[in-house]
Amino acid sequence: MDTPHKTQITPTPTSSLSKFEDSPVFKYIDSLSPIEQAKSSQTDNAFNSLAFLSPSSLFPSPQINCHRESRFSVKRHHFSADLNTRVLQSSNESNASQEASKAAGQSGLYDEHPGCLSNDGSSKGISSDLFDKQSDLAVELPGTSKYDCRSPDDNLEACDALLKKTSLEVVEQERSPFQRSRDEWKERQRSFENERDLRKIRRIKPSEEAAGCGWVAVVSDVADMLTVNTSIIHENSDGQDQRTVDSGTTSFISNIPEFSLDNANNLENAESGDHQGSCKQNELGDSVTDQTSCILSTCLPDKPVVTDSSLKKDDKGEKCSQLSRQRSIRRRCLVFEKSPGFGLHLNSLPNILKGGQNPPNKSILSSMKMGEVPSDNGTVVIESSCEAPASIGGTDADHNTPEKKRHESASCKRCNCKRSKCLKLYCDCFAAGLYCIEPCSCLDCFNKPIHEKMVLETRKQIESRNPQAFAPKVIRSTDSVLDTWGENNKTPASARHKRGCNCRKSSCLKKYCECFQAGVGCSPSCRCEGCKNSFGRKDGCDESGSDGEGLEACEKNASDKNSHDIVTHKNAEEHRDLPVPSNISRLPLAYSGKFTGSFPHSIRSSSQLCNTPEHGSSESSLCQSKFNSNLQAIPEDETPKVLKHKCLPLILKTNSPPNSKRVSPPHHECSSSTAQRSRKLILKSIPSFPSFCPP
DNA sequence: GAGTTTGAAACT
DNA sequence: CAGTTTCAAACTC
Repeated sequence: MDTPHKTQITPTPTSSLSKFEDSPVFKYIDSLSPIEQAKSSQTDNAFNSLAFLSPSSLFPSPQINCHRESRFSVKRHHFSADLNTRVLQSSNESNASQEASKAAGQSGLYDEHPGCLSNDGSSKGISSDLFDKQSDLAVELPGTSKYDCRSPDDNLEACDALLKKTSLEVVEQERSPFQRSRDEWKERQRSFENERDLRKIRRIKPSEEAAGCGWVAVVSDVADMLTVNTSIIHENSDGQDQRTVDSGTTSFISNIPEFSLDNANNLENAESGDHQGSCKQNELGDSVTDQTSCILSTCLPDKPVVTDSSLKKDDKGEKCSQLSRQRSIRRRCLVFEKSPGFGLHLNSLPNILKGGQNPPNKSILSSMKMGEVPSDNGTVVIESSCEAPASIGGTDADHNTPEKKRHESASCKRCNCKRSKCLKLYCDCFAAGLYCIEPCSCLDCFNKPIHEKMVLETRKQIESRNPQAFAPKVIRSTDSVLDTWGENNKTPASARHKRGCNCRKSSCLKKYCECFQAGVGCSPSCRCEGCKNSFGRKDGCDESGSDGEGLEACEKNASDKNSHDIVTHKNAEEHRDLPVPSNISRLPLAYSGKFTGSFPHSIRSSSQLCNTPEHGSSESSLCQSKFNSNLQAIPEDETPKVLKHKCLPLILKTNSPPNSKRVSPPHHECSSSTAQRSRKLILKSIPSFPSFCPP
């Protein structure tokens, strides 16, 4: 379906190329284009650049636009044309680009793909010639690059400001970094408008863009997705809601990695490595302002984080933070739908709290994961875990970075199994559904991807004995459900250990007690003796009652022994109302788990077993601190009502283990139909508990 | 870091 | 199901 615009612009017949080439404008444009292309193909920021590309100044005239019209347009739109413009002001580069374009023309590429390869050819030829030069330019113009990485909206907005408001201040502010003249800005404005027209056309006729433009394939593959997002951009541009626009754009960008990840684990590793690294740096930059998003991001599988970081790399403003939050939530939701969280039991959460002294880091994001795990009867359990990246087959790139290794060695501890071969529930890694990884100190470990079959069999066997064996140990329920455990059990997050503890000597005041370790109170399910669990006693004695020994003892113990213990305790109290996306239940407070470091590879078999641990390990400590700070920074009142009042009936079908630890099924019933609907939705999006065995 | 304690998991 | 053993983390020194 051709549009008038298309008719006007499209063409690029070979015969007419000579005319274009003769045109000074063409030469100028042509000299610009190659660099971008080459650079884009060369850098990791390709996708990121797509998102931030400022309006191109490459389209000064309809003819030029015409010439650019192609699949390339996608890339060109997004790759900082401004940067090119500025960068290529160098006469040397102009010459080089011209030569390249000539070479391309001589090579016959134009003949093969008149419509597309005019660009492609030039880009290729030039890219090869200018690679080095481009790199140099990139190095020489960091500031420029940074500037250009802003979203198109930013640029558009700037242009609007210039043209509409004619504010000298704005002009100076915008151009100062680039020493650009006002005329250039106006030209940009015009160019961008032309570009927008092209975008419209492009959306209308994607098929024309499908010409096989070799290296552009990557971009082309996402072109469709980009189109959607582009539309968002466009629409928003009209609507002047720059922020929204940018959000959409970034969301798209963020999603690209996920697609890749879903399709290829290898990419996952690569991304977690490269992108995360940059991500970390970025995160550090605005860690304070973006805590919420960080924590949320952290709680999810991660790829998104990668993108976020990338985005942040170029945009450190507040806007970025806000967008990041939005994106985090959005992506998180998507991720959950695709790959639900996998229970951490008590194991995973710990890391979050330990190492709280480390500065907030994005790695947290990476290492944390939050999900809802339905129990047998549909009870929704939220789990939060701090997991290492690497999934099966992954290279665990995160662990390879010096920084991460340093963190791991310093504060990360994994399993230390000596005799169980890490194939029993004794092994925290195995129990958490994760593969052991290098940092583990286990001996004769079979809990590795190479022994996947054995792992799966073992798991299956264990599950046959106790279907709940790999289920989350800590159940988070609503306040209403809490009553079933005892009104006095005002434990963090109103969570409870599913099976309860069996402590006899620790009085449930030490981490020997799984309830205490998880930061939850004991419940009637517990068979503990002399329970003094400060998070809530089995007998329902109010902590603040006559006998305050529990709490005191607990805190004393914590303060005397491990400062982080007390932190855990406090966090358990303070974090019970962590705001989360509406489709994500609140975190349980089971973060005083056993792991002190990031988690090992998740045992994610073809059965989709699990979570998608993806992140770097080293950050667990950072993760913890950030997690803590984030949680603490979030007032309880800010918890969305939908979460606070979400009614999640806790009906535990218990297949008691041999010891038959009691699990008291709460008799709570949801009186709210709304709540029930909510629950259904949640369950709908959450697969059954992960299993080593395919469904 | 070695040894002890503890309670969950596994076994009988 | 109860008792015992095994196990690894938590804890102590």
